[in-house]
Amino acid sequence: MTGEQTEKPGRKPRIRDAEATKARILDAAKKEFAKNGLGGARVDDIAEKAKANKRMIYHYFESKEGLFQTVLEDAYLDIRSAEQKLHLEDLDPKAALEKLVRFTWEYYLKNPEFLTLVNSENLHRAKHLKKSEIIKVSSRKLVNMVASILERGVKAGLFRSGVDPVQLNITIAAVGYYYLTNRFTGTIIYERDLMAKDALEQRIQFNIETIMRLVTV
Amino acid sequence: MTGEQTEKPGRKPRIRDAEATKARILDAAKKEFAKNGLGGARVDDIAEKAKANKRMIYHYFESKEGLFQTVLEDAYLDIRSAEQKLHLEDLDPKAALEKLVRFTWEYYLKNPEFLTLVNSENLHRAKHLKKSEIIKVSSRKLVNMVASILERGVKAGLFRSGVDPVQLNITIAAVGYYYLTNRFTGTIIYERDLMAKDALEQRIQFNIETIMRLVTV
DNA sequence: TAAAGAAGTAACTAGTTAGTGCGTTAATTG
DNA sequence: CAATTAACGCACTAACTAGTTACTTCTTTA
Repeated sequence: MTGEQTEKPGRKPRIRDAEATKARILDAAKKEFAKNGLGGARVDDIAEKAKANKRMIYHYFESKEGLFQTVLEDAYLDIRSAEQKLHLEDLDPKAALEKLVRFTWEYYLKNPEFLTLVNSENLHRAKHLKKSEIIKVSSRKLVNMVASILERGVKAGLFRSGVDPVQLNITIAAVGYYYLTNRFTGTIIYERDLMAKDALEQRIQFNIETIMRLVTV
Repeated sequence: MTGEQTEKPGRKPRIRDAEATKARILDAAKKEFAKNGLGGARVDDIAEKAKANKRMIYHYFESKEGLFQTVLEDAYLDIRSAEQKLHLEDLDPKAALEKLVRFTWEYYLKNPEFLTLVNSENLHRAKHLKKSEIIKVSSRKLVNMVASILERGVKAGLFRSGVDPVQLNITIAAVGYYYLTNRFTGTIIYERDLMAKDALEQRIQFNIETIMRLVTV
């Protein structure tokens, strides 16, 4: 009676979809790596959360580190792509710079996993990111965009000259990143709820002020 | 000749020394936790590096997390203590602020373990630091010091009023911390050796400029 | 439609890891 | 000097963990 094809009432039909499974694994992995770091993440937990078999992880990503690398690369590509969609070149220099500062802040706020992934990667001395050429290319675009905003600002007599676009880029990231990645220790050290709605509002205003004063003549 | 016991010439110094063993464990643990994070650190490796038996770690610190907590607390106490030794109250507002920016940068540069420990603690939502009252007290002193510098600067007509000392404190830390903790990914993203001597020199100048422009009238 | 191949699974392995039980040895004290 | 206390070490374990083997089930296509 083994050849019986009639489906049992409680049995779900097994749907096969490689892309969907891959995506579920990547999504679960992103959360797990962000929550526990590369070392603390558990492959079994990722498989369970993704509703996939652990074997599939090794089938699609070769190893735990291979999975981490893909997660990290995707995360960088996502923020770089979102930055390009801002079309800062269509705005006047001041508005463009403010929009970038605001965007960076809001992206970190809405995607806290990005911060933890980057921290984790730095703990491992960027060994995974080193292998990625596409990340370099897409980052170059961002630096060029900031350089262009600065140039236009100088020409318009709004910004002082001599500001290094790389340093500016780093600083725009820094004032948001540090506040948010260290929000837990920060809340204790400064005895203030750094994640309260008005605290966040105050911080983004402070960051805009910081960057604007930095470039203004 | 006061403390001189009846020590025989050829005799080795004390083989048993609880304080020395504790100190060796803490030192080894700091390095191991900084290098691999709390999750990635190995208790066996710490014991080996400390030239102590693993049993001693559990004897003195109860658990891996107990050891981490002590390491973290010591790290915070060290930077807070160093900050107090700057005697910023003896300097004029501008010099005091610049000295603090420079000190913060140099402390991070010389003590990169501090950055990784703080990152690790934030990955764990500050569960260890939460338990420490002494950290809050010593941090309060720093915030008060910055508040006092700001006040003196405003009175002297050098600084604008309305700058939140907590936000300023956070920003002073941010511009150094982000650059250094993300030096590995940063070197790839910005295609520039961020740790080259002239790059470091350029960054500290940029940071001073950023903070000074932020508070100046 | 049959065969190939891709998607998916359960159970396993070999190595690792935090934490301990219990005995030994050095220093202190009555 | 004996008794006590504290420092120290060996060897173990129970649980965990990345990665694999060997298999079944579904989908595509010649």
